[in-house]
Amino acid sequence: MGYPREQSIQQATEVFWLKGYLGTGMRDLQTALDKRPGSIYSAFGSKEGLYLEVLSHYTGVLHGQIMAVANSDTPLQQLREFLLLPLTVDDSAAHKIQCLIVKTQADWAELPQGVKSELQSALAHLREAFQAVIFKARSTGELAADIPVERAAMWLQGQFIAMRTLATSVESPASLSWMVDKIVSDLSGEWAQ
Amino acid sequence: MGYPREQSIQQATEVFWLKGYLGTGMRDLQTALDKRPGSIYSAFGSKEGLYLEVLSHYTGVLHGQIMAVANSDTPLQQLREFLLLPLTVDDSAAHKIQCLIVKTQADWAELPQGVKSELQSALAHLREAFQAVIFKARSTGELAADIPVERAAMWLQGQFIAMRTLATSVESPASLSWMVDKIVSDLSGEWAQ
DNA sequence: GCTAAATTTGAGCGATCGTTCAAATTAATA
DNA sequence: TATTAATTTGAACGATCGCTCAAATTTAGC
Repeated sequence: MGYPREQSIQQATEVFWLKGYLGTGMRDLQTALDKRPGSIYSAFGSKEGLYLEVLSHYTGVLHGQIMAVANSDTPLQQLREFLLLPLTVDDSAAHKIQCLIVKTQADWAELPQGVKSELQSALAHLREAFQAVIFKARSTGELAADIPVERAAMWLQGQFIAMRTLATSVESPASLSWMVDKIVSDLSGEWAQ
Repeated sequence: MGYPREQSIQQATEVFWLKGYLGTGMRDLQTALDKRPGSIYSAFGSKEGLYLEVLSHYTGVLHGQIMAVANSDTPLQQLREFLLLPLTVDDSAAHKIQCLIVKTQADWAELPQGVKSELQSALAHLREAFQAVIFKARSTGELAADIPVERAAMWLQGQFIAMRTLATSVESPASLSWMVDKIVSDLSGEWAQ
C-alpha cells in the first residue's frame, strides 16, 4: 500500500523545520519527497495531514529524548547534555536549533484548527516529560524535596525555549553554553510560593 | 504629502502582530488601513517597507519601556511590573503577548534580507536596553557588583522571550506571574564563570 | 475659479498557492 | 500472460499572492 511513509515524513520534517508551516509550499514538499502532488495527497490527505504526521513524529522523538534524561540515574547531569545538544549543530543545520513546535506556534492565528490543537497537545506532552525529569531529580536527591514539580516543569520548558530562541539569533550558539549551567543552577534556586 | 503615516503604521502593527509577516497579505493591510493598494505602495514602497516601519516603531516603543525601567530609581521593582504587563492583557489582545520580533523571527528562512537584518538589529538594540537595566540595578545595589552585565542582559532577554512564549500557550497567562518572581530572584543567583 | 501638481483609486497583471482527477503506470492475482 | 486492483503521474483548476499604473480625484498656488 504505497511507498514508505517514514522516509517522506523525515524529508518533510526537514522542509517544515526550515521554512515553517506557512512558508512551506506543496511544491517544496513535492521536490523534497520526489513525489508528484497526487501521491502525497493519496498518502497524507493534505498539507495539514502531512504536517500533523511530521509534528507527531518530531514530538515523539523529542519526548523520548527527555524521557531518557528522566530515566537516567543522574537526570540533572543528563539534562545538561540534552540542553547543550542544539548549541553544537553545524551551520548547515542552523534551523534545527529552534524547536519545530515553537517555530510553528508563531504562525498561530493563521494555522488550521487541527494544527493548533495538536501544537497545544505537543507542548503539554513535552511538559509531562520535563516534569518527569524534575520528579526523578527530586527522587535522586539532585533537587530539593520541596521543589514545586509542575511549576519547575513549565519553567524548564521555558528555559528550553529561551535558549533555543536566543541560540537562533547569535552567530555562535556554542557561546551560550553558560546558560545551561545557569539553568541547572537556578533549578536549585528559590521557588517562592 | 499624503495621509498620516503614524496611524497606518499602528493599524499595520495590529495586523502583522496578529498574523505574522508571511501570514499577512496586502489585502489584509488594505482593509486595516482602509487604503487601496496604490496608496500603500506610494507611501511605503512594498509590504516589506511597511513592515520595516512597523518593526522600527514597535522596537522603539519597547526599547523606551525598558529604558524607563533602567532609568527609574528602583529598576528591579520596575522590571517586575514591566514583565507582568503582557500577562494581564484581555483575551481579545492575546496575540500581543508574544513579542512581535520573536514572532517574526520564527519565519526566518522565508524573510526578505532587509527584514532579517532589521530583526537582528532590533534584538541587539533591545538587549542594550536590558543591559542598561542590569547596569542600573547594579549601581543601585539591587544587584551584586560582580554580576556579569552582558550575560545577564542576554539571559534577561531570554527570560522575556520564555515568559511571553509560554504565556501565549496557556489559557490563563496571569497564572504565570510567579515566573516574574523567579526571574528577579534568579538575577541574584549564581553566575558562574 | 482655474490650472497644475500631488495623491488616491481599483481593475487587473503574472506568479504561486493548495488541490483535483482522468489517464498512465506498476503490482498483485490467477 | 491476461486481468484486475492499487498506485503514481502531471496538467490544470480556482483562489490568492505582491504589486502596477492609467485614470480619477483631491489639494495647492495664483
